[in-house]
Amino acid sequence: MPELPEVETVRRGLDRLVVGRRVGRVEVGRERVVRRTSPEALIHGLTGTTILAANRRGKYLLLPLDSGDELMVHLRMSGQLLVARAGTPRPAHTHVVMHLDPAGEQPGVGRGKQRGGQPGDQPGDEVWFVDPRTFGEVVVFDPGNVAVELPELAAMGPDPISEGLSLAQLRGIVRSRSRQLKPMLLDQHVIAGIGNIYADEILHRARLRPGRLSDSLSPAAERRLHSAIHEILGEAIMAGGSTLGDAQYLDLFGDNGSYQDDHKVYGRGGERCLTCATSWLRTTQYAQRTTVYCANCQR
DNA sequence: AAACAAACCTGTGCGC
DNA sequence: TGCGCACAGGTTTGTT
Repeated sequence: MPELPEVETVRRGLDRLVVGRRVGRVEVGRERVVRRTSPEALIHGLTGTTILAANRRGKYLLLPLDSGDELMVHLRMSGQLLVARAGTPRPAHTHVVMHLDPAGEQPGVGRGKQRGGQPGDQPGDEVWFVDPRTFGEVVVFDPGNVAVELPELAAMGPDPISEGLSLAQLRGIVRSRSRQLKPMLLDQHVIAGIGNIYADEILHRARLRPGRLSDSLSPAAERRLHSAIHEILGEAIMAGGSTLGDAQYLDLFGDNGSYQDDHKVYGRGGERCLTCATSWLRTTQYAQRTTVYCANCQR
C-alpha cells in the first residue's frame, strides 16, 4: 500500500509520539513478519531500548535505538503502524505490539512535556504493526553490518525527499540507461520511494508517456520530470498521502490521507482526462502494474 | 542491461 | 445468497 508520501506521514507521526520513548514489553504474533531474524531477536533487540529518531529511506522506516541497533519497518502492500492506549482492543492481523513506557519517564531524552507524574500513573501507549497480507516486515539490525543484514538498503537509489535529487543527478540517471520511464520510476535501485500511484501521477504531470525511454528525453523533458517528482511527492506529503477506497492506508493515529482526491490518472482509467478534457485515459500494463495515462497530454 | 513472469498472502468486489 | 475469479499500494528471484 504505502509509498513514499504515506511512509513519510507515518514517520512524522513516529517523530511526534514515539521518538524519545522507551520500549517495554514486546509481543510477536505471526513469525512471518519477523522472518528475516526471529521473534526472539526482535524482542531481545527492542526490549528496554529508547527510540532515538524516526528516519525514512524510500519506503523503509528506520528507527535508531540507544543500543546502537536500528529498528526497520517495511509496510509493503497492506501493513499499518498504529498507536493506541494500552488495553485498546486490537484489530485482526496485529502481528507485533510494542509497549511504550509512559511519556515523560525518561529524563534527558524526552521530547514532549515532562508531565511530572509518577511512572506508571497512566497507561502507556502501544504501537501496533498490523498487516493482513504479511508481506511487510519488522527487524532489528546492526547498522554497522547493513550490507549483510539489510542488503537492499545499501543498494537503494537516492530518496528525492530525505536525501534530495538534483536535476544534474536525475540527468545522470536517465542518460546512463535506456529504460521505459514507468518501470524505471518503480525501480527502488534507481530512485527510492516511488510506487504505482505516484509513478503514474508523476508521468502525467511531466507530460511523458510511461513507455518513453529514459535516454530519449529532451533537456526540457528532463526538467519536467525532475519538477514533477518533487511536486507530486511534496503535494502528496502535504495531503497526508493517499487513502484508497479500501481504507488500507491510515497514518499512525488512524487518520486517512486526502491526496486520492487529487489523483489525475491513478484509478481513472476510461475517464476523460481532467487536464486536456478531450482524451480518455488509457489503461495498460508496465512492469506487471496497472498503468493509466493520457495519450494526448503525455508524449 | 532490461523486460517479463511468478511468488509471497489475505481481503474485497464483481459477474454469474 | 453463494461461488469463483480478478485484482490490490511492494519487492525478490529466476528466466528470457
